[in-house]
Amino acid sequence: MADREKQPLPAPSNRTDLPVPVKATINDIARLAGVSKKTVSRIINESPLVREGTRDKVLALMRQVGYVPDPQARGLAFRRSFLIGLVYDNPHAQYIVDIQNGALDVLRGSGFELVVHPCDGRSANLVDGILRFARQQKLHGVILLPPLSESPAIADAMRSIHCRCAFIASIRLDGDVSMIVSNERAAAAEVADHLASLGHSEIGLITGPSDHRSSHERRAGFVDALARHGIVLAPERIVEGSYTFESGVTGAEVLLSQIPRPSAIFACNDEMAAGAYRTAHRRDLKIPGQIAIVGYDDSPLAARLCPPLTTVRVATRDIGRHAAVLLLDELPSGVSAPTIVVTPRLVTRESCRPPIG
Amino acid sequence: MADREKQPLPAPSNRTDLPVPVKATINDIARLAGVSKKTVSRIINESPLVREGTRDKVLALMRQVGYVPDPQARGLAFRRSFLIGLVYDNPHAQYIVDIQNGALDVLRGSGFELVVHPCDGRSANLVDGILRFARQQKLHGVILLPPLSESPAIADAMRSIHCRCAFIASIRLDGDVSMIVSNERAAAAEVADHLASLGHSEIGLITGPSDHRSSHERRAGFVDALARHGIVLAPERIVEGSYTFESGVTGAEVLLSQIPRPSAIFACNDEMAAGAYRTAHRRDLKIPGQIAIVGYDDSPLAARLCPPLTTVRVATRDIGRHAAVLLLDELPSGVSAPTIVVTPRLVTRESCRPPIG
DNA sequence: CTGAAAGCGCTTACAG
DNA sequence: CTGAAAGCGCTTACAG
Repeated sequence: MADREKQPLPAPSNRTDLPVPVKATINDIARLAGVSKKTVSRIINESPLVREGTRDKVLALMRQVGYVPDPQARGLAFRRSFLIGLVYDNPHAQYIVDIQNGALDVLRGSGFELVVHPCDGRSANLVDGILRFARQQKLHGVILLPPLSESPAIADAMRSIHCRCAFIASIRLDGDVSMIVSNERAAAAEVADHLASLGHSEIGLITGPSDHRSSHERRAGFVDALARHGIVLAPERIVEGSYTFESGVTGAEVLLSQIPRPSAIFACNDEMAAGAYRTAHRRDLKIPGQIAIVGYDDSPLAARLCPPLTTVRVATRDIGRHAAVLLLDELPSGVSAPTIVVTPRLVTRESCRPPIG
Repeated sequence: MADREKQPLPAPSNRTDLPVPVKATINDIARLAGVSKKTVSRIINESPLVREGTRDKVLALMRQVGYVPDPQARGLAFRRSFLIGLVYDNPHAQYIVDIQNGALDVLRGSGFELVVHPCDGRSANLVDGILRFARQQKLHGVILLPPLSESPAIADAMRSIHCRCAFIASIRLDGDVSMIVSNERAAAAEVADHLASLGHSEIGLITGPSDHRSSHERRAGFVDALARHGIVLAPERIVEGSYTFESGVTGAEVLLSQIPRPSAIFACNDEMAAGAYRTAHRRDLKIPGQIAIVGYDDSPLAARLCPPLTTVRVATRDIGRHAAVLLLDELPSGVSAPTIVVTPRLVTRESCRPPIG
């Protein structure tokens, strides 16, 4: 450095003298193959405008040398990176990790990488933060998890910078957007059917927070299906929770104090179901003997509770895979964005039995 | 495109005509400020070799225009990206997410992003996969989670490409490497002290798999501390598990069949402790009345079991923060890499009580 | 089907 | 303290 400037990103430390193998560049390949770099570029980008013989020769050379195009250089020239953003607010750890693994299942080997971006849904500069993230990294696409995926402001912001998105939600969103819809309404109906078929009619419901679409879907699916069985849920039998353990505890306290006592409770996620377990345990109510409990998510918790919790399993990893595919696939212009529907299904374990008497 | 080639990364779809605000470049700033781009570059890189007046003027302009340097262009010129890789194999979801959140706490606003890279520890090309990931993305650094962090082959590979690493492990590793050590030995000793102070002497231990260093640390810490209390663990009282729920179930089955029956079990993680709960539940043994159980991790599970599980809390998010700091901070050459020690601590809940009689 | 020139937005190496 | 030139490894826009 001629001017001995401070180096925020200095050269690698020289504690070791192991040689760093030099990476071949497009120029090396071009020279070695006796073609122009543009031709190599065409091959990298799978252009059909290359003679087959040339392509094969260059491809073989690239393999031999172990050449991989530099994503940074490509990104700079393309004005877009090879990064997919995963943007989310609240969901439980297993959900996030499942989505990541699913997305990575399809990203792996494609040259794309996954960048995680948790954020605070209540923050005033939520939208701005996501926007800056997407712009600055020139993201190839973004996977939006619920409930953030339900925010029109975020969707608008992404559209304004032409950033493609895969929205994961429990309902079809407005606008021509790629999305994966989890049919939570149908899944909740399946819970209702199960409870009704067991003979329950005094049933309590602990819902999620009212500002999540999923809460509405699960509730509506459950209540409507129950009605089809001739079971009407009295208003006091529906308690609003917040998808937290504590809200499950208190929700169950409310329900289990009622007379007649419900013989079954559907807690709209496993966290709240675990809270209901706690309350039942405290009141010395046997699960499933005296109170049947159903959760939702099939989180790791569900199978580990005593007794194991009947719940709803979401194919979260599949959802992650679908999201990545939607982002990588080019949709021909003029064709409307695809919607993939996934229906979670009931997993019967040991937390439900017919009511006594 | 003059030659109408196939476009693997085509222009953004034109379904919307919202304008994409054009991003200012270093040239715009230089022109507007009436300086050379090199001067702007110096300011970006916090070089002291800029007159204060110039710096202030340019800084103000950058803020006003909303200019942020393009990480891709910077990376290309620097021959290194602004990405931190998070590399891991097995750990439970909450651990991964906590590390991510911790790392992001310090990365946020720094211009660095976090790229997740789960991999299969048993894969034949494990090392090669990590190496290619780090090389291709020209990672600024990598955070390695246990048990991968314990692999000398991975450490060597990273060193060979001069990729800085933050190793997270339960022991000091060989070589001059940056690491965060979780003092699991001391934590396990605390568990032993607790059980001994409660009056337990017939104690069972379910360890982790023998190829994890953490298994050895937790076991040694526990056994040694017990010995200091004059309690010697018979060999049959030590069962090897694999950190899975199922291994906890079977481990507890072995232990609870012994005569005399242990009055307490230390399962070396919460998953296995939950398995022990299952076994106790099946055998109608009351926790903590007839059998005391302690876990390790303070995973979400722990507080949600009935009764809530006494366990060891690891400040995982802090560990993630430290790792990111180690990666961002420049260590002056010649100075040896720092080691940060974190000691997890016992969280007493309701799963332990003195033995009967 | 192929290539030479210019450019993506930055930094390095050199010069003053 | 400041700047002009060359370069990082690719792609685009043109030309043939």
